[in-house]
Amino acid sequence: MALEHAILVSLLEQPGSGYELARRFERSIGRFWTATHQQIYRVLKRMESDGWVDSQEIGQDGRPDKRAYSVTPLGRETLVGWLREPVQPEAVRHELAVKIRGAAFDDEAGRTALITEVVRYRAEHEATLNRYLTGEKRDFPDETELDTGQRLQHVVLRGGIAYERMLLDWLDDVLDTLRQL
Amino acid sequence: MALEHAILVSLLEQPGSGYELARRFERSIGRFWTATHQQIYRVLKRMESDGWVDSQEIGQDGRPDKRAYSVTPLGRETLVGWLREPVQPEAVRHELAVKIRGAAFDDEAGRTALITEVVRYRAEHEATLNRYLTGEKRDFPDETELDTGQRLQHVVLRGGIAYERMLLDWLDDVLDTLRQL
DNA sequence: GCTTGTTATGCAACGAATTGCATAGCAGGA
DNA sequence: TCCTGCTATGCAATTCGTTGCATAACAAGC
Repeated sequence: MALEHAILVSLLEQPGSGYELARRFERSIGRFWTATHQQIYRVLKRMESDGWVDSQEIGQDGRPDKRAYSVTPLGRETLVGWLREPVQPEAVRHELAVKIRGAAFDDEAGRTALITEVVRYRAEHEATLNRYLTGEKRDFPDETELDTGQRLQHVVLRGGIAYERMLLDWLDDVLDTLRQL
Repeated sequence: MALEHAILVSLLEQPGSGYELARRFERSIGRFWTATHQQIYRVLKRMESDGWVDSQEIGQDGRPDKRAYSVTPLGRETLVGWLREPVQPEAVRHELAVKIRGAAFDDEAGRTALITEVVRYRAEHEATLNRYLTGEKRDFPDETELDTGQRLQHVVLRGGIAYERMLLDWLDDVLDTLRQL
């Protein structure tokens, strides 16, 4: 898997500039694929030279021109080809889990500090969950009126919601465990 | 966060060679931090030159010598320092979510292929959950008799179990959604 | 009038990760 | 006997990701 495919999906949902894509990666798409604006600009150029996207310069008065990208038929074929490949196993990187196991080699004070940090981390994810729930109400109020794309976006969002809920429950378990040591 | 810290935790739990670490990353530690043998060898060398670990050559007849690493006091201090830093936000990379949203731009045949792939993916994660549950019974049969390190390992494993259960439920939701399109 | 923030793009440098390949001996099965 | 697979380590090349910085114009608040 590469960033290219996430960009193709995002541009098919809605064409836009590199900057707009970077915003979307911070919000929606970034829930399951993160990227900085540097990566996005670099990859967009390569994709254009490969003929997966094309662009047109849009002059704007008062601010720099922007370059609006949209997916070419070749880009769409490339995406469809990738969609039909098997899903690769994920590369998991869960820093908090490493720290929890590491806490066995720290002292009382270190474990107290970890509890404080877990509480902070939990509050962050509670806020994330609330953002998801607000977005769900706003964007998907009535399931029967959604088109295919929206139904698929909704089921992915439900995955994010389920993940955050699971995480909050687990963090409560972690806090209980740390406090009982 | 860097690979270094995961290696320090693993070597503190049990000293070993680069190869053994690579095995562990495939099994236990790899549940929340993946690494290949190449990364591990490279990082171990840097860690040794920084004085975080030391090693001794162990001659073995019939097969290549192995180099057994263990954590130095400096390495342990380094780990403790890192443990007390705030947890960084995770870089999420969830390929399947991208493919599901991408399915809006594929045809009937593509969505059928995706259903097949999700079923395969689900079976993989069901197997993972069963491995975790078997390991839990084997390694943590009686919570009251566990030491601090084991309790912490157990709560991390419970996180893995909760994640896999959440994922299976969500994949059922995904399958329902795809089949109703 | 000054600072901060937002839109919009990009270069350069560095460090990390991945992929392919190589060595080397032994064990076990077809 | 040959092939595959496992233990055990490592080089080299390439690609990917991150960080710092730079430009440029405007809007809003102090």
